[in-house]
Amino acid sequence: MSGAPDVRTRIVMAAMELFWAKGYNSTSIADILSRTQLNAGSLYHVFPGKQDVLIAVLEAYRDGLYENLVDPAWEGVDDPVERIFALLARYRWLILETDCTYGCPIGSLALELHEADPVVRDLLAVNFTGWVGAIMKCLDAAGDRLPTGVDKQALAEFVLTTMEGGVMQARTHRDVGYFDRGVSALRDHFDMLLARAARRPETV
Amino acid sequence: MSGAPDVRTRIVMAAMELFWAKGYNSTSIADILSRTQLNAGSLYHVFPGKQDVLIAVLEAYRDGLYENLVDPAWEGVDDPVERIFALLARYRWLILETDCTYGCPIGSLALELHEADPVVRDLLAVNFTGWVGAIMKCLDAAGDRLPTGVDKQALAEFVLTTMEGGVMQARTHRDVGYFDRGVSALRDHFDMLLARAARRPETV
DNA sequence: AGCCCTATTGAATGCTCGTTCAAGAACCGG
DNA sequence: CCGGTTCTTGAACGAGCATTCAATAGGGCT
Repeated sequence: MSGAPDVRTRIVMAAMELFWAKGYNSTSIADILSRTQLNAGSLYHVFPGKQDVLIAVLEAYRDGLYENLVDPAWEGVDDPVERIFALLARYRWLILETDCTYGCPIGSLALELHEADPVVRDLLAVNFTGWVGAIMKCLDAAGDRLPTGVDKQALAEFVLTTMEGGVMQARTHRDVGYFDRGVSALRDHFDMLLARAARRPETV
Repeated sequence: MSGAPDVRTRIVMAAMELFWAKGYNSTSIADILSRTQLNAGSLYHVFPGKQDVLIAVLEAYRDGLYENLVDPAWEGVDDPVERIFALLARYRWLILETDCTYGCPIGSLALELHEADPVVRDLLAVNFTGWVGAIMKCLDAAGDRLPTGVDKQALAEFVLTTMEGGVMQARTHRDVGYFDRGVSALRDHFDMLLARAARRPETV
């Protein structure tokens, strides 16, 4: 179908991997050039500067959220609540695959870039919003299995919090257990909410 | 009582602020020197290199956990469960004080340092462990107000997860609301646990 | 005062970084 | 095959970085 990827795409793909593996500041333009087998001029012909590469990377994460992350995680899982934990299971797999060195690319960049350009910060926020939006779809689909008084937005953000906190601790301790216990606590939280809704279905 | 702080202490204090404000990689030795009004030789007389400054900073956080963070937060709060939320309230205050740019120094360093020296990683882990240990004291003091089957270690780590995730999202969106909703979800979690224990006090 | 050890000075070093740009190659419509 | 545009080359540049070190100052002891 499509031929060899163009220069821009090659740069973005290489930068995604490098920023994820080493962080933004610790990734040099030279790193990107050597991985893509390009010369400096080619990169600067496509991007005005390093920060624009970062922006393209964040846009790629935003645009590929479902294709690269959510849809594969949800494949074969129909129950909306289980979809939430299927997404978390995908992160567990990533942690194991990287010998507990995995870090969420967005979360790591969000904490690394202390004085980020507004454009960059907006893209970080948009990535979080997209992720939370995917969880929101599940919560909406769960309908009245959740108590009517529950703040679904807060709950969806809480799922992201659980993922980010679990990933952070698992990596720092080099032990998936920290991620697993976080997910388990979240599971208890959902179980209690679902039980409460089942107990008194019409109460606020 | 004590006179002017010695060179080592001045460096560590300046580095704590700078690493927190700009991150480790983005803080130069020159930054530390200009803030402390020292010369390069004085710093290298005390520390072999930049990483050793980081190690001293992490040791200072570890050793000052109660004095600088926990004890002030718990002052006037006796109920063990409320102490947990008093600690979180202190982070909320820090977020507001910094116009929603606050980042947990340990969490930020943990995500920034991708290929950290084992000594550094251990110190990051120890800082997390100390924080979780403070929460564990509360959970132990809560005694049978919590259901007997609850994994207290997991629950204490979950409190840290809530703090880190809330701080991360609040800073990215520049909005305390993200932190507040996370704490509120954790409050619901505790309320449900406490209610369950009160309902059937002797059940596992 | 003389001595020794510790502490400080600050210029110099070598390296890496992001970025530039003049020169040349490749491509394409006519 | 020409003329113009787009893309690529890779050396060069200046700034900033962590680190070094010979020279100098200070402080305590006899």
